[in-house]
Amino acid sequence: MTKRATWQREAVRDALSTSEGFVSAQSLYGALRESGSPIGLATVYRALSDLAVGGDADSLQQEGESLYRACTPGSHHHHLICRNCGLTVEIEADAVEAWAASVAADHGFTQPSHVVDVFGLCAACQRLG
Amino acid sequence: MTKRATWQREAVRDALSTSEGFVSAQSLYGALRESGSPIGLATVYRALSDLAVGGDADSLQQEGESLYRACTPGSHHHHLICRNCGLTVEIEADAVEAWAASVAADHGFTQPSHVVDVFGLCAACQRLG
DNA sequence: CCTGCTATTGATAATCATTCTCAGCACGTG
DNA sequence: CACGTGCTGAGAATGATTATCAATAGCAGG
Repeated sequence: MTKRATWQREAVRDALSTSEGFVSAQSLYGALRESGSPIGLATVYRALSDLAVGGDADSLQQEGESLYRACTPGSHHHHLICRNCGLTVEIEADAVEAWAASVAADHGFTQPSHVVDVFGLCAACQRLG
Repeated sequence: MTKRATWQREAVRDALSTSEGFVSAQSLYGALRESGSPIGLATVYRALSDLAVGGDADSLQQEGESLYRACTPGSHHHHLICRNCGLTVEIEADAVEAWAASVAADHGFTQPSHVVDVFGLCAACQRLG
């Protein structure tokens, strides 16, 4: 029942943390394969899922696929994402947290959680545009 | 090139507006079929997509599928959604709009857009829990 | 260091939502 | 009422994700 340490899990963790922004499971698999790793697709999905559950990665859904990104564990934060190159900045949003909680309470909702992501064009991509 | 009015499109629009919260294309198709309509699945997808583009419906992605809901046209707003029964409340959030815009600007991002949704358990579902 | 138990892996099949294809049909104008 | 063109729908195609299951490899105990 205990978790075992395998090079596959480490490979996925490393690949994630060296990525600039959010990455899809498919492209992460492709990158690992290109770098010579014989890892399997199913294993990449499992590892990413474990990381997300364990709080070591954030995920979001875009255009029907799940994107993942390594994140600072244990802290609640949101993201500012370049819609062109995927560059991601972690942002704090205490005001939004409070707002979400109070809106939920006002309408009789409990156990509030929220999805807050901001998209835009980063400085670099503006110059290219 | 002009849009034509068909009973299929009206059926989808009606089914959407009589739904309590967000509904998936699949379940909307199922509901229409059960109510005796011989509408096709592809048509439901097309109609929902058109409604979303035209601003007559909002959409969000959850667990790998797209959910749709009729909404007040022309106004920008967000949603408070019961994660159990799907009941949805439209909420205004001028403060959040402003916050999102300033956060983007602070990091050199332009053309900001954002995704803001709050999930919780509605009063009715709490009593059932 | 060797052994056994069992979690993990990975090739592939299966699933599921969504989109595409294309021939036949129906809306709306003249 | 006739015609042109957009619309429809059954089923195939696509693409991401998950399940299957036999073979493999951590890790603890001897």
